[in-house]
Amino acid sequence: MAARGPSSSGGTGKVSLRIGDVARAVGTTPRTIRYYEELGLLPESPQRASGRHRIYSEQEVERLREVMRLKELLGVTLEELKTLLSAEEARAEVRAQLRREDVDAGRRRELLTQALGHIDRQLELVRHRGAELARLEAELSETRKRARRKIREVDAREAGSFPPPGELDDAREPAR
Amino acid sequence: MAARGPSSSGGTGKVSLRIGDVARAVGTTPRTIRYYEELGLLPESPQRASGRHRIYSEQEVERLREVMRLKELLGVTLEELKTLLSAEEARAEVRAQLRREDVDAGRRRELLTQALGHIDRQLELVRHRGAELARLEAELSETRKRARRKIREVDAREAGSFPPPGELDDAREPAR
DNA sequence: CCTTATCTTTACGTTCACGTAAACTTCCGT
DNA sequence: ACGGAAGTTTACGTGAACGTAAAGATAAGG
Repeated sequence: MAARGPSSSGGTGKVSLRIGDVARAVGTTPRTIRYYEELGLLPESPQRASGRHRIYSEQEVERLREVMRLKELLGVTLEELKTLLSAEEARAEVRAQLRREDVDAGRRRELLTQALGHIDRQLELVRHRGAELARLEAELSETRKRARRKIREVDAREAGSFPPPGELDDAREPAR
Repeated sequence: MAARGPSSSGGTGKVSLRIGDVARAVGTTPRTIRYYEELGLLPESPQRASGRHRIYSEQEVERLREVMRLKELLGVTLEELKTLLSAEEARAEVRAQLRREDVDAGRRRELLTQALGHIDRQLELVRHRGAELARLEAELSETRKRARRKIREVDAREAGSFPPPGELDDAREPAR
């Protein structure tokens, strides 16, 4: 038997994860990861010849987590998500270029400004949805209050005739 | 030519809408409406014989709007949505039974309590998503601030050599 | 009554986001 | 060196949520 936890190469830190490890880590399947890569949501390492195993770093795990989170929260298609995430790529490029000091300020400013635009688009989307959700929450709370009032009314009305119904008193507010 | 706006029967108020009118009103298609009815998300009028046109009241338009809103905001499947919406049905039944005074208080309380439970489930879901969205928004704002700071840094650095780049200064915060 | 836009049912088609199976490979522990 | 778990590509399958087409029926305006 050859049990094979996330294979370590040397000291702590670099762990060289394989697709199954990553899938388990973020709660999905290898198929999904390959699919996302195919769509361009995840970068394909260029130094991987066809047939060889994919290997991932903790960074890429984070990226995948972010992708899934955005998909879940924004409810957009993977294609839309891809264009939305071009911001991350821009920022990645910015970081890469910032490391090498040889890029002129004009170019740098351009990249940064572009990234800012993408961020703003995301922000707008998120805020819009947030606002709508807030409205929904407010409405639901209102409805809830009315329901509770009605229940109390019934209880009060019956309090005269015979002791109040001893049903489970599960009328606490759901934890905020 | 026989143009036919939402056909009115008599005085203002009752307008007897047809499926196409409803679809246009809420921004969807007749097919979708029939589909939702098939799934049980919308009630099928029992007094409609096969083949006759479906007619809708303003109330049902509202219901449909609500369904679409929840689907959009909560990102759940139509089947999940259906179970979630049993709350509305329960509340509808409550209202119906409240009109006829002949239901005993015990039954009434039971219905109300049940409805309350459903509302709480919805609330919890909405709040959870709201919280996650808020977190996302906070993170994005933070990222945005950092990006802006970097841009200002570049601009400041260049301010000495020659006049700052006159690119479109589109760096205003996206409207709250 | 007739016309015609709109609707009805039935049924097959489509897109998205993966699932699943098959036939090999790769890689790691021993 | 090797055995086997996990990976690879390729390709077909699937469920959800509708789209679309066909063949006819309905419901007002004129």
